Amino acid sequence: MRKRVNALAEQLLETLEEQGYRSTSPRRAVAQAIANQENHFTAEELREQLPSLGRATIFRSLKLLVETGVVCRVLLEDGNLHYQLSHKGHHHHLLCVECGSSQDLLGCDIEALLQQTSASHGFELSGHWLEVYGRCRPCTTGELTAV
Amino acid sequence: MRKRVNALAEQLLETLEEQGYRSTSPRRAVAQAIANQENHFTAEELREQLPSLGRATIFRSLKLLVETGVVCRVLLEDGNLHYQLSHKGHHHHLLCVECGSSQDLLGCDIEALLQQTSASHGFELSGHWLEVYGRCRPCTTGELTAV
DNA sequence: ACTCCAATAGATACTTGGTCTCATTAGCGA
DNA sequence: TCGCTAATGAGACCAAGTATCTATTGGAGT
Repeated sequence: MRKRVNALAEQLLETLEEQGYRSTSPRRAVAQAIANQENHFTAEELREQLPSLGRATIFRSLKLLVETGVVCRVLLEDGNLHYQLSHKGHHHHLLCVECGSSQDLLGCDIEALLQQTSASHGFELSGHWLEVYGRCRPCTTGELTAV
Repeated sequence: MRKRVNALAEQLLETLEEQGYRSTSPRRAVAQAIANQENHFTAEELREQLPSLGRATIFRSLKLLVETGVVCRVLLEDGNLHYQLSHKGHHHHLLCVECGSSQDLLGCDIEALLQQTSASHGFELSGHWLEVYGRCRPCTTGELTAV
């Protein structure tokens, strides 16, 4: 378990290094902390877990990770943006309005539909942002969510 | 033209009154300013146009209008939220990445598709947020956009 | 192993978007 | 037109993020 987490953190760092960024100790700490997150998180939450790092450093690292695609931003229903580990590549999120957890929505083929609809508005599609809200299985069946 | 704008502003106020909110002079000013916007806008832009109103008042009015559904929020590609007149009811936006204009996306029937996909993830759908980015017709054809 | 310097970090001020508090004002129903 | 309550405005506060500036450090080159 611990092994896997560290492996994930290393993966984040490697991605940065591939882009020519240095592997510094603050970045390692941020990567590790992100790898430990169970769900989406805010910069502030990260900061609480890394009190020894400067605030700006955390924001800078997050920004880098978002840019390199290993972390993505999730739009909560209330308009707040959180961060989350990303499976690189385009995907969407299913956000549970009850427990707040999120899972990735794979195999959602809305591109074609959007392409068509946009075209009918004379619009040349270049991208989209989709978040889906609802209740996850554990919440609908009344199961306890492990914390 | 001016008539139409005022009519729109009045409509906004009426909606508030229907909900039991008072028709006050600051609210009239905000409604008028919103009716005059050509595109999505920020609270700050509104404030510049209404220097005599308190900042909190503008935010409070905006919040009310969003809650009553006559104004909606648009998510820009960079994650910023702007405000925009809404045609009540659920709809999406086509945002031009070139000129920044937005148009409403009507007749986009993604509900069914989402319903299906979410269900396959054991997810009970309750809502979604979709923004579409691309280039509007004037921008693709190289027409000048009227300012 | 040592040097060097651009990249990075940390501190902190600033910015932006928004909420809270509280004393004052003004809609509007009786 | 009175009186009550909702609403306003000023300004403090808050949250998320960026900018600036000086000190530190990773790691390429030797």
